[in-house]
Amino acid sequence: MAYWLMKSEPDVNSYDDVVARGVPEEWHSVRNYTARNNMKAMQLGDEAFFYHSNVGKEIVGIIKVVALAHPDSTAEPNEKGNIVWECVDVLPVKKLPKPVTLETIKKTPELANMALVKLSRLSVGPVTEAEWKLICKMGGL
DNA sequence: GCCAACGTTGGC
DNA sequence: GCCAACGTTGGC
Repeated sequence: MAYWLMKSEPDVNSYDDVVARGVPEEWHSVRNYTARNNMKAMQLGDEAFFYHSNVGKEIVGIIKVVALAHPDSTAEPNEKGNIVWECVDVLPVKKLPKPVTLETIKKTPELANMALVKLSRLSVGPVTEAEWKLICKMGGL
């Protein structure tokens, strides 16, 4: 069981949008190899924080992996006819009663080294168990 | 295989 | 809107 953090721009796809649809959805359109590799490493039942980038800049909820990495339906095949971009499918688990902002994370010594902070451009990154538990607690769970 | 130029992400 | 950080591309 591993923990992750996945970013989405709320203008495009917010946590509430995902909850409202209520069905598993592809985490598509990731076009970065590191982020893709992280998704390929995900196992069924792994959980991830849902982070709102640009607008909000906070962790707002938890989602879980319900389908292993598979070809991204929005990706075009390359010149060899291969689709190199993959994604997992996710479902919402629960909303954080109190969103945890990036500002708070940066101010919390135990969280200041998170991939979210250190690799700010990475849209799908790992979260350690200690980080996970602390953020859940800070989020009111 | 190196590296400069360019593009993109995302915080500020 | 700017810029830092990083990824990608392409010339050599």
